[in-house]
Amino acid sequence: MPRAKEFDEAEVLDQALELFRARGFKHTSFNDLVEELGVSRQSLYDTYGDKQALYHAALKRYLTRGLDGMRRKLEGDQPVREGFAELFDAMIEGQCSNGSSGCLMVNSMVELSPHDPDTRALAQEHARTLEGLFASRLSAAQRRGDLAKSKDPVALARFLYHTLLGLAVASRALGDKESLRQTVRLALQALD
Amino acid sequence: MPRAKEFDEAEVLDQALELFRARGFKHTSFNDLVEELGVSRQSLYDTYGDKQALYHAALKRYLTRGLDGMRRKLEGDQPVREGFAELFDAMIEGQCSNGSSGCLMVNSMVELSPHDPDTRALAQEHARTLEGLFASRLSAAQRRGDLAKSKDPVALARFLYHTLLGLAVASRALGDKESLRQTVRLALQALD
DNA sequence: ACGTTTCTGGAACGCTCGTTCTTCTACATC
DNA sequence: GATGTAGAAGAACGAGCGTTCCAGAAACGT
Repeated sequence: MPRAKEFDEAEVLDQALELFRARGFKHTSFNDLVEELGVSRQSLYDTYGDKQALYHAALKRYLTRGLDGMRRKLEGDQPVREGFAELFDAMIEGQCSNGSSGCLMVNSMVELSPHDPDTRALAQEHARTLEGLFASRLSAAQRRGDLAKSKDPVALARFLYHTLLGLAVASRALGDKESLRQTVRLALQALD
Repeated sequence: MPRAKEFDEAEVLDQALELFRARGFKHTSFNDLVEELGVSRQSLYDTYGDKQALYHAALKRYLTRGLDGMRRKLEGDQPVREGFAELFDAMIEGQCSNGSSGCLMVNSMVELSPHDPDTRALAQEHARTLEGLFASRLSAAQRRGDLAKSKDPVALARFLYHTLLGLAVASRALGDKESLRQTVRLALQALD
């Protein structure tokens, strides 16, 4: 039987994720990964495949974790407005605090989407999923009288999703939390 | 006296700009530039300096040109809402049509801002300038009764700027013009 | 026509990249 | 304890990077 791994596969993946998130794909060399993860080159290749596979594994992990978090914020029977407020706040907190790394999906959309079909497909699927999630919660709110019937849930969902993208960029490059919170407040007025 | 340049300095800069915009800084090699601009390596170095200097020159050119365009859209005495609608429409058109390259400033914010102080400074200055421009037009609109006095022009300006960032990302990675236009419509309701 | 200057094309440099190979060590099972 | 698997450390590889150097051609002012 094989010798046991001396590192936690998921934990190291998370560390790689943070590196990629902070520096991007191209700006993170394999040497960086080896040095900062404390795992040997060979082990990284054996465990995750090449650099691109490692990146995509990290991205997928990031997406499912983020999606779970968002679902949780929206699932209670609180007013939709509060749910989205919490969601946006958590997102601002998570993206500004970590050394202003922004959102790995948004970073990937900008850096890789145009010339990496896999990333592009992942981005489009994620967009659809997120817009779908938002729209379904908005529709539910409409049914229970928490949102005016005159609103278009799909359009609103898209709008909120696009706002999310903008905040991710601003948090990475400008990093002024207070401005972002102000924008969230204004964006959520679209629900009133 | 020296031999005259055989290429138009500004025109080649524009071509470089488009390459950088489509592929990003790291993903555009100097060989790419030499081959696709049709200018010899040496001439590029002599004229613009190294790769980074060329990138920054292109970015600055892009920024001033974009800023001029925006000022023009907002300067008439039409209702602010229409001014911003035109501005956003032009932006969607310009960023989706060009092979979905997005906005060079936004791309730079994501790819370079975190580890290039010059780009970061440029991004922050650009954000301030744009927010300032938006806010001043909104204030003017308030004075002539075109915008409710209850609105906060600065907060609104930030909101619109953040929306712009989001649209740039979406146009680069998703590229569905109709969704973007829908979002613009919703965002502009913040002025009502 | 000359000489100077810049152009062009391509070879060359040193470096870093992602990836593979090699050698050796550590452990769990038989 | 022998065996087999997978671990770690690092040398090695070819390719590509940004950049510089060089030789020859081309255009201008004198």
